[in-house]
Amino acid sequence: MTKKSKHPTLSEVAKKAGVGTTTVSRVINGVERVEPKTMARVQQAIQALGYMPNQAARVLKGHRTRTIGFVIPSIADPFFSNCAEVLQAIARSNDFLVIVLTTQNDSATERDAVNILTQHRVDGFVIAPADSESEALRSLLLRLPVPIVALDRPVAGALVPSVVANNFDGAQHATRHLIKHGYKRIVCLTGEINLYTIRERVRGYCDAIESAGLEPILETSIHDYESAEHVIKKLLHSPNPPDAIFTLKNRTTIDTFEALQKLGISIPKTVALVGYDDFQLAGTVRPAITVVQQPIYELGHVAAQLLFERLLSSPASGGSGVTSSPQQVQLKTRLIRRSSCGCSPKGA
Amino acid sequence: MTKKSKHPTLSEVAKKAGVGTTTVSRVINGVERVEPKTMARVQQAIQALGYMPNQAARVLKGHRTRTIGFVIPSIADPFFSNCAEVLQAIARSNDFLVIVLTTQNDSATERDAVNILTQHRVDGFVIAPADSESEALRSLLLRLPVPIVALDRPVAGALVPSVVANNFDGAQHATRHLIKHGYKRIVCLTGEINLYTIRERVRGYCDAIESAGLEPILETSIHDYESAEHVIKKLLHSPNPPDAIFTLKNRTTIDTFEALQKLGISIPKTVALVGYDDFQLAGTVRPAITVVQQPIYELGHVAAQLLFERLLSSPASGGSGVTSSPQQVQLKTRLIRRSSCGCSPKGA
DNA sequence: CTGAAAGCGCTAACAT
DNA sequence: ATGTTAGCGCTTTCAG
Repeated sequence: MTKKSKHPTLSEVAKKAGVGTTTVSRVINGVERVEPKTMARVQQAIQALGYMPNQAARVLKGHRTRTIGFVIPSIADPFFSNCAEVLQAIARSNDFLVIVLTTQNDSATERDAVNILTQHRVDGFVIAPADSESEALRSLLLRLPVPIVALDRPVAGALVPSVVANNFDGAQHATRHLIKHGYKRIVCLTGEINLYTIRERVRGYCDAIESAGLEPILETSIHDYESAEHVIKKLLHSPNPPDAIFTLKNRTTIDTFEALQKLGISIPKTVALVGYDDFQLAGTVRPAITVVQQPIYELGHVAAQLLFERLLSSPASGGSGVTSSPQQVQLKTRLIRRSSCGCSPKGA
Repeated sequence: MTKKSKHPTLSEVAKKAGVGTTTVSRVINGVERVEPKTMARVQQAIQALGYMPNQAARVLKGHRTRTIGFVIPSIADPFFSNCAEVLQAIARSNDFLVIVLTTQNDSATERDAVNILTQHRVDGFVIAPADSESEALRSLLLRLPVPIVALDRPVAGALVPSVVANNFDGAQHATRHLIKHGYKRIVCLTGEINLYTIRERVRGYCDAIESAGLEPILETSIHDYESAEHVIKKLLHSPNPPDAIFTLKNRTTIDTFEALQKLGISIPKTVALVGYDDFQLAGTVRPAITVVQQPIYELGHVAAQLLFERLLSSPASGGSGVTSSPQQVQLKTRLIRRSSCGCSPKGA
């Protein structure tokens, strides 16, 4: 059995088939004409030896690696794993591979990831920057000789094309919806305030609140269920308790809902709840939770498209991370009205 | 600005530093002694040029690629994305990269994936086989000259080490629990019956049912919410309706729960419900859903360990997919008793 | 301590 | 139509 055997090489195939290496190369790449007879002999040799071309050698000859790097905070996060799914599918349909590296939103880890991928000579990057404002990241990316697309969060300076959702709008819209329902004390539970997306959402919230002449109430200390429960308790027992809660990310929404339920607090009667990010069962729990839904699939899709446009247009391996007019795509979000905001289950 | 510039090479660094290529190679790999002065000059040149070693060239010299392939049905599936997260973390801590390829449980796609990864000369594989019984897959894997670990589903013949959960036990245990509650007509909603995991679970269910002298009722036609609702309706309106439902996978459990809720059927009064696979909010919806919980994190972790044991023990690049005693690790599941089975929310 | 030179497996001129 | 040959960027004897 051919277990421990190393990989056979092209010249071994050539020898076995009694032809030159060029000929073998030709039948593999199917480019130029080869006599049917010779071809058959070569293919037989390939079969017999179980030959598989060594990509490394091709790459060394100046060809691209046909791999792209995907640099994200976490692959366990449904948002990013869904993006990964579509990116992978599109990459594959173009005969490219995806290498995923996670950063936990840590800038140093992120820099390392980019460098590692560069050493592997990936042909392009899709990256969700840990820190959109980072000067270090920007200059690192700008000197890469391959196309890059920022996903979910832009890179400062707008020189890198990016595909992000309109976080400001999403949050503003949700907050206005709460205001229209008549809530006056709407507290915003933020999560990691250092992230671009969260900051944008906070801006949207504050804008809506202030335009309505209300007072913004920001609470940034929630990071898990325990802290959620603690904060909710504190808030609701305060002399001037909130009548609505707006949570800025998936996990926080769920923690908050669970805390509210455990504490026996009625939604939306005692406090209304609107969350950012849709999630499984959001429409099934009671009350069903009103959320801002992000176009996750589309984000991944557009990012992949943008990348491959560049990848496929630069024939050799050139292509630059910078284009004359890097596109900044901003996708719309959608407010899914369910019951937790005070809307009636069926109807307006 | 160094935008479009190609990558500088080692010999360019050498020239700039006024030394030989060997010396540069040495300071990069930090293996042999180099005069501090020379070293400084070289490192300066490296900095100045922004040099990054070309992995392809290293690989060609006979070194490993330090990449592993991860072949799974889908990366959007929380089960696999969580596995990917831990695999990636462990790989990275060993200075390895992970390339993810998805198969949608299609054997042809899977075969292609393995071949693509082989051409890229990955140093190892973690794979969740689309078809555990496939002779083709088995022989394909057995002739690979690199270590392989099967995840979640074994490869027929037990020659490939595998890390799977004890699906039989999990399902048997859950079914017995339902039987203990006194249910007599327990229907099993299966999902993709061609998968190893599902078949094992069906076996466990049938074993428990038959041991109790009951009649197994299998329903294999559910694949989305629509079909779930349809089947539930049909079942509950039949002359001899079930008094309990056992769903064999995550998505099916959720679809079933939603259908039951929409149809206004009381759980567990009218029908009890137990699901395979825990999920977000399973403990929060009303009633909270009793489930068989899989050790997802541990599965990924053990698989990664097994792979790296082999990877790290075969110094050069050898290592075989086959060992004298390929380990077949089977991990325990846990029945999480909540309310949907008839257990009282708090207490036994 | 350092350099020259031989390849790793493949492709692409250039011959034939 | 097919073979010969020169590298791609790097590591690694083998000398100096």
